[in-house]
Amino acid sequence: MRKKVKLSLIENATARRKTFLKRKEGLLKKVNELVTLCDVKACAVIYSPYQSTPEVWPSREGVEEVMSKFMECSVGERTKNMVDQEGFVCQSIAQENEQLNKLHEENRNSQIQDFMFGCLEGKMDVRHLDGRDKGDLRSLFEKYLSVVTQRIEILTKNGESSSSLPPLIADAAAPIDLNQNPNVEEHEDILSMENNHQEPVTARLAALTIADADVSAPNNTKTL
Amino acid sequence: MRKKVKLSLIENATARRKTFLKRKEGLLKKVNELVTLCDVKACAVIYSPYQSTPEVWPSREGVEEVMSKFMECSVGERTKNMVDQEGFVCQSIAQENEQLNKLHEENRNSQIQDFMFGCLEGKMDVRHLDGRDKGDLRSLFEKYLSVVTQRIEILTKNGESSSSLPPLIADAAAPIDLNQNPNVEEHEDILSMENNHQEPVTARLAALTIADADVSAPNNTKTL
DNA sequence: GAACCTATTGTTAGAGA
DNA sequence: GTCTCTAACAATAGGTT
Repeated sequence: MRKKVKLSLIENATARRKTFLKRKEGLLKKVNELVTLCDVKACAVIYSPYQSTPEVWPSREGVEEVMSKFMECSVGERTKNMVDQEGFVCQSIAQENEQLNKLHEENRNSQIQDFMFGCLEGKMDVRHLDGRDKGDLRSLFEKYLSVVTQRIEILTKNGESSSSLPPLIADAAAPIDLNQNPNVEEHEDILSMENNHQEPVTARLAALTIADADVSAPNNTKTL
Repeated sequence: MRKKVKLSLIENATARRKTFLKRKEGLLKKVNELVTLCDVKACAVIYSPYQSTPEVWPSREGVEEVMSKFMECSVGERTKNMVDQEGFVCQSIAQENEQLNKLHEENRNSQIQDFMFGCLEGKMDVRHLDGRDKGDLRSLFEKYLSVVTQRIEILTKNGESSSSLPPLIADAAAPIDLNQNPNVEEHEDILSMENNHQEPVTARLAALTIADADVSAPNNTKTL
């Protein structure tokens, strides 16, 4: 039903007016809440084509009071601690890009992990991988192997107390570093695999897994 | 986990500061969205104890521009179309009271209806009712009876085409007028009944009901 | 239009690192 | 204190009347 709004001028004048009225309400409410909850002085002025005079909050006197504080500052002072629209937008974009890169990284890591488990099941064809993929896959294999080896040692020494076993698979957020364009489509094209690894990997790994049933690789692919 | 915040000063200074920072972010985002989506000029100034200089949006120049529009108006003009904090709060309270009264009314109507169906099943004791309850119950009975009579006539004339039957029960939002304090607890105390009327009321009513199975009185009690 | 409704998206309180 | 997470709550886009 409801679409995710795109942050740009609403073309339809009727819808624009409607949105304006709704959001103005919401905005004033938010200002009121901020002032009430946090004991700060704030004001808002909205100069719209829908009314001849600007709409202000919390009152004419209130606006003038807050504004006079503002006007008292020198221009240099004013510029400090100030958010301007361009800066605000740039900052927002930067934040979103950062978030996007993080997701790309997590996705790539999940994919490499999926692929690794696929290989352990003999389902994968490594020949299609490019150099970087192979490198990342190899290093993940090595990391995984060392953890598995550790677990074997621990379990061999004292069969019962499986309390302090290192986790079998690491969090996708951290391990391998990469930051190029690994999206889901590409994943499915290049690797042509299913996200379905519920079966134990090998008899050996399955045995190791009894302590914390964690070998199956979940589909961790994330989107914004 | 999360409590519904009460709109009053946050006592804990740490929490207050934290909330301030979060909500300031949110507020500036909202201002940006309003301006972008609706093509209006707006500014916000926040003068907090956390920063020596006021925080403004969209920019010093932007604020001055919008403010100059505001200052141009005569004081009389300014007062027009203006929301001040007290007015805003009063308006909010009025709206909430209106909503509350509406809910009271709906609840009372639902209760009278429940009671009526209870009576039809012979489960209720009418002696505990006060004058107003009896009056409302009587008028609802009469309304219901007239609808039932209509339905009997329609069904007697042409047994098949049950298309344009009037609805058996009216919407709780409209019918009886009353606006005093009928809440759920009182309902249960005074009337001592269950909200459970799934069984057909009488053989006759049950027969009439086949067309649209609507005789059972749902529990419509609402809260804010 | 304005007023209401509700599925959906957006904001944020509280907890944890 | 700052950053992150997420369930819970609030705002609201797009309908309907």
